[in-house]
Amino acid sequence: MDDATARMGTGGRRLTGPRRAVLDHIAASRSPFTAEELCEALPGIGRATVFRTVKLLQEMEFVCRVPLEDGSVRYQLSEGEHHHHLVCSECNTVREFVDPEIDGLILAQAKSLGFRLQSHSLELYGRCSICAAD
Amino acid sequence: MDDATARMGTGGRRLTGPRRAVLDHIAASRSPFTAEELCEALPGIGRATVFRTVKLLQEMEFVCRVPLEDGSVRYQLSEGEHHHHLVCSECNTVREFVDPEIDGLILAQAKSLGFRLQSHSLELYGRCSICAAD
DNA sequence: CTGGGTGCAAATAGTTTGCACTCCT
DNA sequence: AGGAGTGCAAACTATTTGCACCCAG
Repeated sequence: MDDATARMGTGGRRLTGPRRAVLDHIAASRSPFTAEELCEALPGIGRATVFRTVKLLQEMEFVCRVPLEDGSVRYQLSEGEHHHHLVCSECNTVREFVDPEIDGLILAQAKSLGFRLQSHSLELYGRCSICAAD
Repeated sequence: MDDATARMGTGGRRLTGPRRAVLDHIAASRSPFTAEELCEALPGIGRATVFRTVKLLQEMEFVCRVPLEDGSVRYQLSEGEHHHHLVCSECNTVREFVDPEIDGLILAQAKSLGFRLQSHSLELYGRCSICAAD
């Protein structure tokens, strides 16, 4: 995440106070968040700036968008590039995972239907090992 | 879809004029739609009714929610129960497909991570065979 | 005739934008 | 100094809700 802080000041971009505050908060809490929650946690920083920064972080792939089952959206510090999500419906944690075998089958399926695949998204919903143990 | 019309009048539900109009329009156009488009296509039917009917149809599994790459949402006449989507980013058509092999791998992956899977969603984005042919 | 359904308008949620001002680099 | 970034408020987009009225069963 320091990586994020460093790269934030490059490429014509500027590492400003508000941006640093957003980055710090995301890094500190480590759990998925909504734009609204960020705004509440960071009073003194304008809504627009929060949204603009989150969007920027998404483009920089430091943060990823996690669509929930009910259609709402959370964001989460991203660990790697292409990955999928396991979303716990009880404690709301989001775990990333990578599975080349699944990706391969997806590509094969797309090909067999004559579809030129550009991207795909896969989200698993259920209960994480901790919550499943009641 | 006549099936939908029939079942609409069961279980305490009522088959009303507006609902019939919505069903007819969806069946006739056969392409993915937004709530907004439905409203425009059916003037004289209130927004609220359109939204309420679409939600109802989703619960009845006659229509399914299709999340697009940009985060927006469209709806589509549903062919079967559990399935995935191929979304063409050029002509916006949505094609359903089923792949037990992928589903199996997804379940296995979830299990191996101690996750109790409840559901999952998979969307493929790219260009359909027609659009890919330039 | 009665409870589910409807339309309207207002309310809500989530996100974006215009603009004057600020402050990194 | 100068342009990227910011805060605010207003504008938007998408959807929901309260409520009086209506109509299918």
